Amino acid sequence: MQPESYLTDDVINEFSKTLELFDISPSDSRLFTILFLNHQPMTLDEMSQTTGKSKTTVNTGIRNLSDLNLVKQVWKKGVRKDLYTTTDDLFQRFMHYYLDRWLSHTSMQKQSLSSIEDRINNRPQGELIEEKVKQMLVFHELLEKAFTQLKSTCQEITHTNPKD
Amino acid sequence: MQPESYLTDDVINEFSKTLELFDISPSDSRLFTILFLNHQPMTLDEMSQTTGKSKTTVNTGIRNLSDLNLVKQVWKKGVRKDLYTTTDDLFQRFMHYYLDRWLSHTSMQKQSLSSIEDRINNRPQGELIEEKVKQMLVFHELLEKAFTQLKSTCQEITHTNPKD
DNA sequence: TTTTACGTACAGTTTAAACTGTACGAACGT
DNA sequence: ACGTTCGTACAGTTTAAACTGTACGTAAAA
Repeated sequence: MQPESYLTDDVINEFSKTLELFDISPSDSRLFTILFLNHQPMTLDEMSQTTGKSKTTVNTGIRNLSDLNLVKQVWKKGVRKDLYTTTDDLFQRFMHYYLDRWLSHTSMQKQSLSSIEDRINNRPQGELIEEKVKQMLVFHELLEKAFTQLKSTCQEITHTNPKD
Repeated sequence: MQPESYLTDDVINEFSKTLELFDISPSDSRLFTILFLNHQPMTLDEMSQTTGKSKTTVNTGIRNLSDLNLVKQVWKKGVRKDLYTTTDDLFQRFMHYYLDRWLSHTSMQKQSLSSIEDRINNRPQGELIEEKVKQMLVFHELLEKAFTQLKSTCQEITHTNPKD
């Protein structure tokens, strides 16, 4: 459990807060940041030591982050342990993960709500709820529009800033 | 604990999922949706009954939602109990709450990181961490750019769709 | 003024999430 | 081949969040 310098610890705390906005757990955010700040890929044992968490916890954390394509495994010959490092194109990766969630969700919701709308229409008596469902549909259409626009904004941005 | 119809229950479940993307707790999302679907303002007791949660729970839930300006209290003469209803302009409200969080956060983070950068520069020996902090700053600048753009997109959208 | 009904503070309970330690199979080193 | 070291599955524990019931202050009703 080697103590980080105060300064490094501040950096970790600050950046983790941002990652939490992407709906990444505080614990996973911290792990990611530590990995990102490290100049070489890290082993599970190293991360366990640095985070002060058990190896099992770190292991599942790494799996979470890998699932989001935010962390990748690397090989280095002569090293037996698994080595992990953060993927590059931070901004692109995070936004991609993020926008994907929003867009796939809104798309699914639009479908669900339409099918509910159909069920309402098939009822003998139209329900008061119908108007509300319509509003929900509009809501999701607006969301979709907004985030689609954001997506293309991000593509423009990363085009001008290819390295982050 | 009057049972909702299956159909209404589906609507509640679906829409709640969307609200959770705005980082609203499942429980609060459900409460909001129920309130939104209701055709009249509701009392704490009614919401308690409909949600199946205790009055205390509903009370704190309503407070949370009020803090986010998603729910408002209304008066109706002759009715002694507090009445609550959802605010209109759903899309605008949610996006506002949401974008505010992102933008105020990124702005604060940029400040924090700059001040950390200064602390690094004042050190006798420049640290390896400096480069990483620079990357983080760029990251936040991109975030700010993206969400600022999204904000103006939303303003355009709500301008063409003033009623949602 | 007394009584009743409402909202909410608070302490305690339940439930879910995060985390740990042991144990075991697979891959490497000898 | 055997012994070691690694990653991870799993059961149990700790910790934090959600939730409940009682109790009390306040304001309306009688």
